[in-house]
Amino acid sequence: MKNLESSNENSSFLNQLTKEDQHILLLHGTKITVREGSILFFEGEEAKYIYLLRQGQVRLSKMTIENKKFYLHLKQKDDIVGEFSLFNEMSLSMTAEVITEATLIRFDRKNLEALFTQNGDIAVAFIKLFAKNTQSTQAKFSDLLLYGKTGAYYSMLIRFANSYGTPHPKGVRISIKLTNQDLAYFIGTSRETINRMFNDLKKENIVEIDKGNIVIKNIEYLRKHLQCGKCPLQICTIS
Amino acid sequence: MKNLESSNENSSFLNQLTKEDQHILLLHGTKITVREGSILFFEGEEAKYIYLLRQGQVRLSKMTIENKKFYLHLKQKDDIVGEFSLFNEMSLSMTAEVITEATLIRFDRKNLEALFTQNGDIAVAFIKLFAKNTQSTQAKFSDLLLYGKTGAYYSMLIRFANSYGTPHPKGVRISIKLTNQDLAYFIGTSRETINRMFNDLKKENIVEIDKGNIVIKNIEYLRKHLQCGKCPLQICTIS
DNA sequence: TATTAAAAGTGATTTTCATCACATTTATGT
DNA sequence: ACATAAATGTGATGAAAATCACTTTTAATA
Repeated sequence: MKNLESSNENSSFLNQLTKEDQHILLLHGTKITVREGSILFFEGEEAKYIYLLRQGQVRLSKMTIENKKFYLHLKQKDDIVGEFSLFNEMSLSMTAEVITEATLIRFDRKNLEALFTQNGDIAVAFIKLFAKNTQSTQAKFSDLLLYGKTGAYYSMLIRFANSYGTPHPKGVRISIKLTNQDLAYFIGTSRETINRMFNDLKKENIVEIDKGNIVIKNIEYLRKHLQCGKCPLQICTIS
Repeated sequence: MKNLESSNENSSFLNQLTKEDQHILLLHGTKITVREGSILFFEGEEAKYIYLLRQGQVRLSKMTIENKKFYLHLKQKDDIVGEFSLFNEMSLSMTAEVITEATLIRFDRKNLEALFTQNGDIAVAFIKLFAKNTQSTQAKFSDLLLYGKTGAYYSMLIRFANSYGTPHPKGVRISIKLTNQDLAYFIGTSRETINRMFNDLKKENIVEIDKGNIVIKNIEYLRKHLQCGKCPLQICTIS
């Protein structure tokens, strides 16, 4: 957790591969740059590609007709973006929005499936990646459902700290810009509720704001509330 | 959706494989029989095996300290039971309980990983299976979080109908025994709330009870409430 | 830096849901 | 078939959270 860029470095997908396999994989993709605000793909579309995010941020979300939004992931450097539904001919279940200008390697479904069939190591790396994502997502949802809105909020703070945390004299700084509304969309609540929960934590001296970022001064307090401990750190992320 | 056993048949993991690959896979596992009430594995344990369920039912759940239960999946014939965390050396996040006596093929982590590396087709089949499970779980959780308890209940009914539904003169029968308490654990609510929601639906002529099973007479009503439609049917399951 | 827009903060009100308490109905076993 | 247990049904009550309405603060930009 040295800085923003490195927080995802060791556990990343690419680093699970040997240099040679990394090279093989990258040969099968196309490098693209996508600017802020663009949509990589829409919920409901057919899945054509999987992307490896090399730079920037991509947010995955679901939207409903009543204009309710639900943010599921905030992907960063070295995360995979895209659903493996593409191998099943299922439609996409999330929308991918580029939040800060992104560089990505785009992989075509056919290429990738062929590659997996002939290179089991790369396939296994994908399975592992997938396993991690699945566990992470499920753990997040359990928190959201089992511990009420407060628990959901604490869980989210911990996850942001793990994915985007940088050291701060008083604890951990969440080094990305997040409005209360953003956070509300991440846990399916209202911005007012987020605001009230935040101010409660501030009163208890658990968090503070420093130059627009949330600083968690007592992450143990949040952990205790959720009975963290058995949950491995690597899966407690927001990406 | 001809009968209970066949509802999972075409989309099952095993059927994605050629006869030859099926044979190879089965050779790598051990057949076991486990009786009702047994626990296959506990949340927090190290993941050692993955199981292919050939007969019976296995329920996956999470438990919290305050003795709250949360049921996540109800697995049936030809479903995979076990977490792929075993490839990542992460601990298990769910408990697997045998609900009706089960026959399973048990696969050892090492065997399976070796098999994937040398047989890309099997690895790809696993990736596809995984993709399906992940989408299914995420879709379920979004329903739970976005549409309140009523939405969660409707979503659950639809999922049970898809996984365990059999034809009925008036619609679809959910052909397994489920108490209100069971359903409550599946969506994280109280049995009283389930009961009230059920009776509301009964008044509206959407559901009824026939010989102890729920019969959904107007599944479209439930669908509309959740804005189903874009969601592919195969992932709308409870397993 | 003045203006405007966006975000945060907060009380009041309403809705949703959990919990409690108890009655009634339905299953189950000997 | 009767006793007992399990599950269901339902009102009353309270807590949690959504919503509304508005003010204050902070950020963006012309």
